[in-house]
Amino acid sequence: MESSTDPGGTAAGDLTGRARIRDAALRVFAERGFKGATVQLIADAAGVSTGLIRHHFGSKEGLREVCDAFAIGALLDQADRSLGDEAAEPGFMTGMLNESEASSRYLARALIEGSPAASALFDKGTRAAEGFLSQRWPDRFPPGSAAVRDAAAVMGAMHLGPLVLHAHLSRLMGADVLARAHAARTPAAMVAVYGAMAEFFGGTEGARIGDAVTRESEASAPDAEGRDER
Amino acid sequence: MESSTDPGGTAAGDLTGRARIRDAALRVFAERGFKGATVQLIADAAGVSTGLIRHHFGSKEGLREVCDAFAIGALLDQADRSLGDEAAEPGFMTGMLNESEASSRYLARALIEGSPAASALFDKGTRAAEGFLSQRWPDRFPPGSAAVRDAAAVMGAMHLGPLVLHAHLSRLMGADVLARAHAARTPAAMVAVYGAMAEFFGGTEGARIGDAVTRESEASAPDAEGRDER
DNA sequence: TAGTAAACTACATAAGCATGTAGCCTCCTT
DNA sequence: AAGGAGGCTACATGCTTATGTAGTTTACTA
Repeated sequence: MESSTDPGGTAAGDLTGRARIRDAALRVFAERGFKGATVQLIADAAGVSTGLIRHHFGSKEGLREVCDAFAIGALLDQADRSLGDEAAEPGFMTGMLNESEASSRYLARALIEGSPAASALFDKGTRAAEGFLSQRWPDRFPPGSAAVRDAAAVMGAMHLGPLVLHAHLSRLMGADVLARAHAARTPAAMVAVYGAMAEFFGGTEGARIGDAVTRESEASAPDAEGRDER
Repeated sequence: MESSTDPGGTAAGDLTGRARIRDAALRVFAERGFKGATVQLIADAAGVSTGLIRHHFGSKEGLREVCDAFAIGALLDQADRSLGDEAAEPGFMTGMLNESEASSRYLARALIEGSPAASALFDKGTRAAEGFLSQRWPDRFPPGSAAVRDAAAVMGAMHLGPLVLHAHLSRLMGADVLARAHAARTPAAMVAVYGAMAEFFGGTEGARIGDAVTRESEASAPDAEGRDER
């Protein structure tokens, strides 16, 4: 069993067979999804036989679980190493994924297909957002309220959007946005968007639209405030 | 060949076999992805035999193409009907999907797995955002510049994030956010998030972080301004 | 150096699945 | 009422794919 920090890096071909399979699986699962990835494809990518995959991981599902644990481990390692929970504040959930590129791509896919690690990632981001919001604006986002729960979850989704939609982003931006060399462009653009939207909702037109949307929501769920079902 | 407006609704069981298959496929593709959806599953959901699917659509791939065309058609119909391109302004790309729930769920999946319709949707949102940004702040987002291209694409991804991540959103918000009854909560939460982030980036702490992120991006790509490669 | 355990491969097996075929049923036309 | 076309089904076929088995190589240990 190897440490999730993986000293020695995940790049070269001088890895143990097990690790090479895991890295290949991360890539292939990310590119084609779990169903779309065949063990033959993964074996080829790793330069091994399909039998070896079974030998080390028991089954395709077993391999997926190891990938899951590895990806979330790599991510949390890095979250701790860089900035603690502070990191999750604005849009830097994306930046948080900066280092472990392979894990990021895998988690982008897992967030859609569903996995414990992906749910943990989303929950972590949302919890951080919840703290961020209700600490700074306790009046608008009272701790534990439905308002902060909704806002934090949506904020999490907005910040993970560029990750899960990286293919479209890359297509329109003309570069692989998850590649190390271009990883900074997305957070920068997010800040620009926030800056613009700040002014928009500060102006009369934006305020009008914002009020309309809020009112519509309250109309369709008049008892939403302070609700705590489940 | 039926009109994409589908008068008579898509709800009841009094539909033509072809339409029932299409609706079932929309659901099953959305839930399990293209690979995960078997034609048997779709046939069962539609209450027909697998042979009928082949009869009407030729192949699973053919069925997918019809679903694609139907979903994007339903969407564009509604976009026109409601507010023209104005709709894509803030986060209402999500609201835009309000009506055609089945198509929304399908497109959420298609945005990840890749399809012409999904790309068209993303492009449309991004184009609208580009107009929105460069019309209001021509200095900050000069038309055709790399800055506006990046910001618009990221804005599109942020606004589609809640759609593609609806499963996580629903899990944390305790309700199916794509269901008609709760469709208003997400846009309302987005407005709340924008309001909060507006103040954050207006304050000293937020400005500092925003500047740092922007500077980091410019450092790694000093010639990004005015570039127009494709 | 002999032995052995694990890493690893080639090939076999069987299940799942999309696609293909032959024909029945229903309704519409005349 | 005869006829035919298209909606529709049951069953067959063959490929893809995960899993299973038997055996070989590698490398460490005693």
